Amino acid sequence: MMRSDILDLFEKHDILPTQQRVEVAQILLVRPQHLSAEQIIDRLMQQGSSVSKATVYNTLKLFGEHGIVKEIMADPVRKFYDSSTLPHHHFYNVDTGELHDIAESDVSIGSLPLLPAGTRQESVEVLIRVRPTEN
Amino acid sequence: MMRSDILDLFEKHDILPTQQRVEVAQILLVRPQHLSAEQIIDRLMQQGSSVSKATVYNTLKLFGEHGIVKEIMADPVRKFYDSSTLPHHHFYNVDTGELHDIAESDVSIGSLPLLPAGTRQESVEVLIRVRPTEN
DNA sequence: AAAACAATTTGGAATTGGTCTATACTGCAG
DNA sequence: CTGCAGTATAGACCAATTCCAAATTGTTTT
Ligand SMILES: [Mn+2]
Ligand SMILES: [Mn+2]
Ligand SMILES: [Zn+2]
Ligand SMILES: [Zn+2]
Repeated sequence: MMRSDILDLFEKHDILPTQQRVEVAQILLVRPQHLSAEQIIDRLMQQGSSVSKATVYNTLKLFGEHGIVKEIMADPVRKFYDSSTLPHHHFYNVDTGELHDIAESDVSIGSLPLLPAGTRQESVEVLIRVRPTEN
Repeated sequence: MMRSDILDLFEKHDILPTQQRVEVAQILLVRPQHLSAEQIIDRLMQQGSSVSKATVYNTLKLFGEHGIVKEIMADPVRKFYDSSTLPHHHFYNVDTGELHDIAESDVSIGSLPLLPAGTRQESVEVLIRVRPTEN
């Protein structure tokens, strides 16, 4: 995803394309990946740009609300932000903390139980926890 | 699960049955449930017992390492400790933060993808995010 | 029993990811 | 210009969890 795509995406969602939002998007949305807020802040620093922590969090939250990124909670200590928003699943390496995608089509879920009364389903996510083979 | 069961369980796992560990176990392991560390601390307080916060966390971590309880990360801000350790799945109500069990047999997972090289599978968990129907 | 030792518990400080707040900046409409 | 809405910012704040060094408990040695 390149700059013009990002601007189009923002326009489609009525998101004002501020300098800071574009910069965050250019880091996160370039490829399918899973970054924590801090990783994004670090990369911004590295490239000399100084977007504030508060703005990064505001922006990620905004993107999340518009479904432009997906929040992933696999690690107990931090959220990851996923640039792939289509339904899919994940491997989570509990040792390294790495996340890897699993295509939705690679997991077939047969039946699903009835939802609790008064609720509607928002997502179904499969998380396969793995750890390095010891030996 | 009653007191003697807890003591047996501890013995099986070579866990020294200290006063504090037994008290924590008696709160969490009595029934299938999902409690946060703070909920456990609150209940200890209520019943007059004063186990320190540090010990509660130490104990929950110990139980987790022995597979006596399972840590669940569905809520971004806190862990939940699940007294059911057999494989099963969850509904997570994103509005209320409540977790509800889904029997393993209620979800049939067909195929699973190849694991990343050099890793072994630890668990497969399905999390169905739900929210109250608005209207 | 006293001393030594290991395991556990403890209060409180420290850490950490994230949010809040009050102020400042930006771009535009009147 | 001036006013206003929307944003950005630094830094204070917060809540969950971990860390630490000292105190307690229980168990061996002398
Ligand atoms: Mn992904
Ligand atoms: Mn459960
Ligand atoms: Zn949108
Ligand atoms: Zn064990």
